[in-house]
Amino acid sequence: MAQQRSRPSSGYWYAPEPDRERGLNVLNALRDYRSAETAMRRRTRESMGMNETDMLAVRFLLQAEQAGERIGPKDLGTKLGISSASTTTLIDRLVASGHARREDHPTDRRALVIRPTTGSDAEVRATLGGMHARMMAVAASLSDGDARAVIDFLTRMREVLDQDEHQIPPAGTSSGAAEGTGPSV
Amino acid sequence: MAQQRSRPSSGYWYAPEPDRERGLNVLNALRDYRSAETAMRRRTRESMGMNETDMLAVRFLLQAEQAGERIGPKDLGTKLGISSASTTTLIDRLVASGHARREDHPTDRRALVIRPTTGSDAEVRATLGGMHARMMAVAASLSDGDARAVIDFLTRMREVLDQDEHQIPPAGTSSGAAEGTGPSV
DNA sequence: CCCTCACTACCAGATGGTCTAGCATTGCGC
DNA sequence: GCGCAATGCTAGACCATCTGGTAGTGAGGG
Repeated sequence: MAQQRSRPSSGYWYAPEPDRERGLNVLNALRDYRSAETAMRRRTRESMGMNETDMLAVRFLLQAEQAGERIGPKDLGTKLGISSASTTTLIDRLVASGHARREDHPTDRRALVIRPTTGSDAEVRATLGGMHARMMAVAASLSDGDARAVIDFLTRMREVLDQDEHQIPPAGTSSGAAEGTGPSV
Repeated sequence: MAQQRSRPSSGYWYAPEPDRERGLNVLNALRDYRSAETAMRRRTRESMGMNETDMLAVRFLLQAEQAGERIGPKDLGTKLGISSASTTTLIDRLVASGHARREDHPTDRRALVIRPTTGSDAEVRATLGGMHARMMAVAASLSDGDARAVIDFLTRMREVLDQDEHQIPPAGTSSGAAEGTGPSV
């Protein structure tokens, strides 16, 4: 934390002007990044004609395939947090759209193995490979100190998000905190 | 990925190993933050018993209210990118759940004005106020230099996301790029 | 051996949020 | 005053999800 000077007794903090200004700028940048990433995901999803669940499923399948694992409908449904029934229809969609196929499990004749097609791999690589390379270039171009600052900041923000259990705020600070940079409800 | 050493003259990053390591750490931190934020949004949404669209609608209503603007179903639907029919049922839901009410437009008798209830304002404040204050504290605690580094990094990442129009990547970099830090498809 | 219980994937019916198409009311330019 | 645009709503359909139930298979105990 950094409320050095003047902490007027209130227990709650009032960031000094320069700090507050800086904080707003940082949070704005974070929010803008978040918006851009969300928009990118939507574009990608639409360009592949899929919904969010299908997208996550394909990604999971590709990751598992690359790691040499073989996963079935049950694993997929569990990972995505959907019911087994929804998993069945999800796989139907992926098979119909040519992004995956069903194979028999080698030993357990009850089970299946779901495998991504080479097409889906190429498709994802085509839509995201260049972008990821460019993100990597930006990240790698940071100086040691800047990289540490960024990582530390992101880590601390993540801790705030993880820790938060929806407590009641002081209230009465009505229009001071939530304007503009609000964490997008 | 990371076509390492032996890229002289290119003006692009020189000593790859440390840079690549740093880049991976940065992108991992970014991805972890993103995951935490997504999870937080899901928690908040579920604790309020709403879906994503309703959430965005309430946020938009509260922002507009605070800015002294009065918005109608048309504005809401446009902002959220849904049809006028969906907007009607959305407002029905918000009214039924007590988060908004319909008022007549003061001059245009065709139009309505949708206003958030004081209850929804308090609810959002209760679920997010404390968290936002803590995020602000973290952001304000950054040194001037660190804040600039963070903002610059986020801005450049956003530019990558915005600029990208899904080009075909070099391909053949097969299994290097998508591991671990992949931009979550 | 076979009986039972667990597991795996699937099917059937219901629900919720979205869509397109069309309609009633009102505003506004000519 | 008339015709066109705009606003919000209704009707009917679609799609992804859910719950509950079912057939086939695996594994272990009488």
